[in-house]
Amino acid sequence: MRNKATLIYNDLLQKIEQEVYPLGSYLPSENQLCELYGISRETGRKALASLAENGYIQKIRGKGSLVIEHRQYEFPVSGIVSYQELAHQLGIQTRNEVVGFNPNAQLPAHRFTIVEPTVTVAPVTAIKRVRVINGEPAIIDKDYLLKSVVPTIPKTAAETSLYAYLEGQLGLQIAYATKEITMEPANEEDREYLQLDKGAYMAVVRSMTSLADARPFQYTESRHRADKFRFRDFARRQKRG
Amino acid sequence: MRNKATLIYNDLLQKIEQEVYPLGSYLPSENQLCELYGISRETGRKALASLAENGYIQKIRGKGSLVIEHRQYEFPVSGIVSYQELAHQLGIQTRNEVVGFNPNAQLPAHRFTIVEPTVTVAPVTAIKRVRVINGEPAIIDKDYLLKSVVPTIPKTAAETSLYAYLEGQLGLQIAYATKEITMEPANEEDREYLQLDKGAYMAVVRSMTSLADARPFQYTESRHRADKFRFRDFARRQKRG
DNA sequence: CAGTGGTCTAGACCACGAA
DNA sequence: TCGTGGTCTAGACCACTGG
Repeated sequence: MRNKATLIYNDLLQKIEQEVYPLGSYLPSENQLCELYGISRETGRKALASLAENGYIQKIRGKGSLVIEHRQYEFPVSGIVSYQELAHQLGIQTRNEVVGFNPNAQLPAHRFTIVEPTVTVAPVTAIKRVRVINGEPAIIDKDYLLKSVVPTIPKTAAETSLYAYLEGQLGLQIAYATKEITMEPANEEDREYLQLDKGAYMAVVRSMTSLADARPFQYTESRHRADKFRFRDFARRQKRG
Repeated sequence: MRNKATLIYNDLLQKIEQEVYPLGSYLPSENQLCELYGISRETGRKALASLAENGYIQKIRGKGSLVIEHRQYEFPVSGIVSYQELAHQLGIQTRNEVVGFNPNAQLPAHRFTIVEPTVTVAPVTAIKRVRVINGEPAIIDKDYLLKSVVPTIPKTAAETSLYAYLEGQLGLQIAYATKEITMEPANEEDREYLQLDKGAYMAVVRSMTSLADARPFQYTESRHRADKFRFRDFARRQKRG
């Protein structure tokens, strides 16, 4: 952990989860946090702002920082948190079958450019995985990773955790992702891998992930059995202009 | 607009959308923002932090604030932005049919309590609306609003914009919402109002909305035709502990 | 009235990128 | 080396809540 605000964020979060600060109670006031942690007020406020942003507290003027019901991750959530991290957090029985691995695939380049594409196709590593939850195949993940960013990927990384390899081994800084959720009829591949009937529906999550230097490097299509899909979100209302 | 950071946020956002700062370009540096707007650096940083949080820019150390592809809202998005606000932003032909209005309904109280419920049911106003997009009925919205917070709702408010009434007329401060997206088979009501075949699927968004003082006051079930549903999101990766 | 959070400032030191 | 963003500080003034 790099900075004081993050340290305090993590400490407060842990204490919320351990119910040192239970639901409906107030965190120590900002001035108290200054003394408790030996920090300035603005630093403490950054930690509180993150907790509020993520739905753990609601700050109420004149009163304090109230602990509110935070969304617990429910499986499967798709996005910027790696599958293995989620499974570990939730203590879920999960298995990971690599059913396709092509280190020399191509993808239309426009997906990976933030302005105008200069070439038409981009070399990628293509990985296809089936996620088995509690013995039942529930998700097909198709990942395409730019070879210009990640030249080689060992198959073992695909079998364990791709993000652990990218961040831990290669030191890449994964920063943000855009994702889109739609509902689509199951295709033949879906029905085969997930053992579904004709007429079944899928929740499809398509996402593009970028590094800290804003280079998009990973395109993912994640296809979920409709009856196993649940997505939870927390949102704050923008201040009106 | 209350504070300088929000003013600057809005100004920069407008200039991004008008391509004064186009995709792939850099915003003025933090020191330049200080001079441009006559503010301190931390104030400008708060504006930039909001832009980054919402996916408009990526801050790169040693370089600057890069304008990146931001998710444009695509219809229908459900959550903390009102339907009418979205429709207006997108310039979409939309109509709103109130097909149910019960000012004396009841809902299990546990939905509205953040700790232990003390009573079993809560008086609510129940509103059922069908959203017609480009002449086609696409969404059924069922809203339940706590009467202890909003005692009376004129039917005209349901016909135009509920949020305009709550915020503009009553001065309520809507602060945050949790939502959950699932996929479910269409029920009889869905098929009737949206003219669907048997076997059709729905995207169902259930959300609980709360005020600035953390009182939950509105429960909504929003049922979307599967083929019209699209949800877009932007997420940043948490700094690892 | 005292305590809470909300905003803003001016300045300091650091880490990173480009030339 | 210089300009960029990243972090942190100490202090100020304001607005709201509650006794």
